Formats: sequence, structure tokens, C-alpha cells
Amino acid sequence: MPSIKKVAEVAGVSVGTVSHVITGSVPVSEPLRLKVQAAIRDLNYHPNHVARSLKTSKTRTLGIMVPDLTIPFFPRVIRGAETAARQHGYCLIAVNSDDDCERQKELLSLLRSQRVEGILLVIAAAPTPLNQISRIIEAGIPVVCVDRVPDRVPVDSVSVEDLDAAQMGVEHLIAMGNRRIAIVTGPITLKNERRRLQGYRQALQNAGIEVDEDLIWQGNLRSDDVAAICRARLSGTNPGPDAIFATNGPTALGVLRALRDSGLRTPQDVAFATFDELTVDDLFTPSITTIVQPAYDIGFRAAEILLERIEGEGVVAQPVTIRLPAILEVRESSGSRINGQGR
Amino acid sequence: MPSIKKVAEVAGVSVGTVSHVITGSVPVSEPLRLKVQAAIRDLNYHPNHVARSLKTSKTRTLGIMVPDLTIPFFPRVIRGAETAARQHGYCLIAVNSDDDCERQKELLSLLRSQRVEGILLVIAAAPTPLNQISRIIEAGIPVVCVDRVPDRVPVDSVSVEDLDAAQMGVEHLIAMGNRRIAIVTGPITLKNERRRLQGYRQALQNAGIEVDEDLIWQGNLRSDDVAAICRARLSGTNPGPDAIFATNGPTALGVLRALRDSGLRTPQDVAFATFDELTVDDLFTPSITTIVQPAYDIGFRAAEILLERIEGEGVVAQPVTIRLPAILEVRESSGSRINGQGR
DNA sequence: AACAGAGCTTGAGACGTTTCAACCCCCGTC
DNA sequence: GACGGGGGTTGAAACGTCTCAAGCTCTGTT
Repeated sequence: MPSIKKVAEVAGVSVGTVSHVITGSVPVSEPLRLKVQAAIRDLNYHPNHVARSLKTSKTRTLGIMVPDLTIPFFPRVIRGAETAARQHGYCLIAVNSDDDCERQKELLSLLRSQRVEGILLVIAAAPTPLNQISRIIEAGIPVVCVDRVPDRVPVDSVSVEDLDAAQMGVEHLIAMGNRRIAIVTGPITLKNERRRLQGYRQALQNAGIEVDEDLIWQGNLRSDDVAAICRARLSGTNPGPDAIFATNGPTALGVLRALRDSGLRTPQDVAFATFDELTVDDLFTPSITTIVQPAYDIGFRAAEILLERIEGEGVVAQPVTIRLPAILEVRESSGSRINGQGR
Repeated sequence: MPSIKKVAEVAGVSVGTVSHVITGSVPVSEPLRLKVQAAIRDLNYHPNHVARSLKTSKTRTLGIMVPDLTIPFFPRVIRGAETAARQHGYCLIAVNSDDDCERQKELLSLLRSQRVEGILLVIAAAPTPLNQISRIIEAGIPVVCVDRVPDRVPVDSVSVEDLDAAQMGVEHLIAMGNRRIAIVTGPITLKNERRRLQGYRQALQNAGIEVDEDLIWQGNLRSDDVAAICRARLSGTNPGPDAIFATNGPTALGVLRALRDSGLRTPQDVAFATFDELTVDDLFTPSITTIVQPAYDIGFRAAEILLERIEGEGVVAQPVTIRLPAILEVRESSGSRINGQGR
């Protein structure tokens, strides 16, 4: 792999001149510039980003950590972040924490060793020791929390309006004539989940419906587990719910599998709506009423804030907290039940 | 951010000794080692991967380029590759080509500048100039093509048994009593797609069914386009197909939307099966008969081959071509039609 | 007692860039 | 004609690490 020295030699100029041609930071006369460019082409030279990073102590790289790339929400966030990053000439390293706190720690260390200039972090569901985050920030590496906002750590964050969105979803179920509405949450260690649950309570309260704690089913982010939990609850709760609200994608899949396995029809027997898309909600039969999160925008905005921190002129402003609104896509699954033929 | 020099100073030893403690390449006496480790902890020191890479000219980083991270197949490939990479102490940079050839070129250049030690490449659907790939290999950077195998470039590859798998799918549709089977392909510039089409022909031929070229519908990888194409074909072809086989995920979604929009029931009016999962095929009504690709394994194997090339002792073996078998998951969508009530 | 050698430790050079200071050449000005 | 200065160009230092060769300190052998 040729170096800048080789290019200089072939072009018959000094190393410095080649560097000036490449970076464009200093003007170079036409004839020399052409010679250098020709040499670069001939040698198939690609500037060594590693050496450049070492010298400038700027890697132009961001890290993004998500729980699991195979959950459809996250690739969309990453695409958004990638777009913003590339607009600023940055590149993105994505890693999966598997929602495991130990792994998260290792990977944060890896990202620091890689000298990423900033980190977009979707914290692991397993409660994250607060200092994992604050130590990074103290070390001067900006962090923006994405989607999941940690408790009690002053840090920039971009997420969705959890409470409002959940409330909107549940209010819709109420408007469709449902009263006994169950909610299936993810791990309640996450503030998001707690806020979504709060939105649920709010909606019921506003409608004058008493909250039945037996209808609050705590799940996790593994569809199979959630399906098992729901099957048990569906057969064990009497009277059963006339609607179910799921607070996130993997959870929703579990609920749907449990409904199928329990032989319950949607929406005739149990109406359904969910927070977060299932990729092809419109193609389900019935199609699924969904709260659509602006995943791409979340990633994009988060990366922009991060880049601002990085490139910003040392202005250490207060942490920014951005909450983007979600949209309710009403489809068939939440439809009012066909009269009387309930359970 | 503290450097190794700072650590050496605090620990009261030479820079070399600190390096030896970190890399473990040279034994260091107990007391010195403890002092160094204490200093590392106290300073919250993280070795500078950039400097190390420069010195050793080993970045321990692989690049992986996929068309679009939001297509569910690719995150699973990436997870597999990531796992293999991490087992060897490598890290992964993922980028999206958007199936655009120009962008692919840019990104390959970026990866080269980043000095990745090897590249896992899912080539763009837009026909890729062959030399894009061969130039990289000539420069000494191993490349393993994943999922999509380019024409006429001698390069390692890991993909699925396209022909066999497609043939299996179509044979299943035939076994379910269908004769007029349409196939909807992605861009035929891809060898995969051509091989899947060939599998289709093979299946028909084996069953003694003549291939009707009017039932070969060429689509692309954008669901909306495919839906439009299918709607047109469904209303324009007479007699219509009694079954449809889609050759990939995004295409399948287009087909399903078109069937819905055309008011055709599955499988009563038109049976359906698809190559590649739709994430939640079991939850559709009807559930979707699917050829499941071993996406994770593809990524894993590909990364292993790549790592072998990288770490291998200069043994420049012949290109390896691995084709993994797919599995047919039979579900409702391919069910034999309910007698007579066709179109 | 001298020496060989094992086992640690150290110092310095090199990796490929960027960038700063210095330099050269030439033009315009006084 | 000397001088100042601007536009180009160059050379060398420095970024943080690894690693080689060399040095040091023992221990054991002769």
C-alpha cells in the first residue's frame, strides 16, 4: 500500500506538497497539483486515515451502540445517524450490546480505544451503572442517549414522546369502545417503559376508567417470553381484557403470537394496538394499529446534536433533551368489536 | 486523554514496560506489573488504537457493506459476521451502499482509507464494474462476497443455494396443485436472481409444465415498484396465475400488497411462497410459506473465511465458494386452493 | 572469582500523516 | 537597485504506540 512519501517521490515533489494537494488547506500551483494528482491515480493511493487520525487526533468517527441490530427500529435509527454523520464527513461504527450491561461496558471501552469522537448510546435494558456514562463524558467524549433516556444522568438525549404517544394509543382504544384494556410492557427498568405505562394510566384516568393492576402485564424484549406470559395471563385473568396495548415491537410480536395461540380473534375478541412498528403492519390480517416512531429522525437529530458538541466551540451548554412526537396509524386491529360476540 | 507516556510516568517505569504489560508480549515482573496496572486504572487509560494500528499496520477492523441495513436479511448477516469478528478480536464497520454503484465506490474508498484489513461485500444491484472489486484484492485487501456473487470475478463468496432453494419452493407450489405459477424477481442484473429464476424453470421442467414467459415478472428491490408492477400484471394477464413465487423479501412485500389491492385472497385465489423471510411470516393471515435463508451463518462463515485470509500464512489458495442450503418453511399461504372458486 | 546466560527493563527509531517555520523566487514599490 | 512581501514549496517535528537491540541484574557454573 503506497504512502504519501511514495506519491511525493513519483510526482517529484516534497511530502508536504502532496499533503497540501490532498487536504486543500494550502494552495498549490497548477502544474505541481496535476503531477501529484496523476501520481495518486497511478499508484492507486488512498490516504492513510489511521496516520491522519493520529496526527490530528481527530478520527472523524462516531460510535453507535444499540441493543440488537435485528430489531427493526434500530436499523432505521442508524440510517438516520449515518446520514447526518456522512454530511459532516464522519463515519459510524455500530455495535450491539445485547442489552447486557457487562457487554456494554466492554464495547464502550472498545469505542474509546478506537478513539471515536462521540457516542450515540441506546443504553442496555439491564440497569446501567450510571458511572459508565458519566465517566465517558468526563473524559471529554460527548454522548447522546438515543431512544432510551437514563435516569438521573445529565446527558443529551433524543427520544420519542413516550407518555403522550402511549396515551394517544390507549385513548384511541378507549374511543373504539374498549374498557378493560391490558398493557404489556417491556422491562420496567427502562424509563421509557415506565413513561409509556404512565401514559396508559393517564388515558384511563382521563376517561374515568379505574386502573386494574391485574391488567398491567410486565414482559421483556424477548417475544417468546412475552408470548408465554400473555398466554398465562389471558387464560388466568377473568374477565379477560377486551383490548391489549403493547409498548414496543418485540413485545407486540409476543402478544400477537399469544392471541393466535389462545384462539382469540383480533379485533373481534380482543382489540390490539402497539407502540413501534412491526415492519409490515399494513399487511397483517387484520392490519395493525400502530404508533409509528420517527426512528430515522431520532437517529438523525441525535447525530446532529452529537456533531454539534464535537465541532462546537467549547460551548458546554446544558444537556439537550429532545422528544419527538409519534404518529398514530389507525388500522383494523383496534376496530370496535363486533357486537356482543366477545368472550 | 492520557497516553502511555503518562502511565509510564505515574507508574515510575519506562514506556516500553507499560507496553509490555498491556500487550503481554514480554514478561514483566510482578511488582512492576501491579504498579502499571494501578496507574492504568487511576488514569482511566485506554490504549490508543489509532497509534497502535499505525505502528503495527494492523487495524483489527473489518468492513462490511450491505445495500440497506433496513432490509431484515442484512442485520442478521451482520450479527453473524460481528460474532465471528469479535471472536478473533476484530471489530466491524458497516456501511450502506443503497444499491448504488457510485456510492459503493466511494464507500470502498472510505474503507480502504480506514485501512480495514478485509471487506465483506454485498455488491450493489446496479451492475458493479468488475474492477472495483479486483483492484481492492490486487491491493492486498481480501474480499469475501456475501449473498450476492459477482459474475466473472474470482473472489471468495458465501451465499445461499439459490437455484436449489428456488426450485424447492416452486416444486412445493406445484405439489400443492398449482400449474400456472408466476415468478416475481428482483433486478435480473444479479446473478442470484438469475439463478433463482433458473431454479423456477428447472422445477417447471421437471414437472413437465411449459414455461410461460408472460408469467415471469421482473421487479426490483423497492416494494412499491413491485406492487405496481404486480397490480398491472395481475389485471393484464389472462388467465391469471394460480400461484406466485417471489424471489426475495422486498419483492415479496410488493406482491402481497398487490394481491391485497387486487382483492385476491391467498391461498384461495392465488397461492404464494417467497424466498427470504419477512420477519414475522408466521403471524400473517394466512401465514406465509417461506424459504428461510441461514443469514446469520452466511455472515459468520463469510467473516471466518475473511479472517482466515487475513491471518493465514500467505497461503493464497483458490477462491472459496460456499453455498449454504436454505430451508423451506411450509405454511398456509401455499395451501392448495379451495376447489373451483378461482378466478 | 570470573563468566555465561537467563530474565527483565530500557531507550530509541519508525509507522504515515499534518503543520509550522523557514526558505526561495519574483514582482512591485520607493 | 535595494527592499518588502506574497505566493509556493520544503523539511522536520510530533502524534502514541510497538519492538528491536542493548543494557542491567542476578544466579549458577566452572
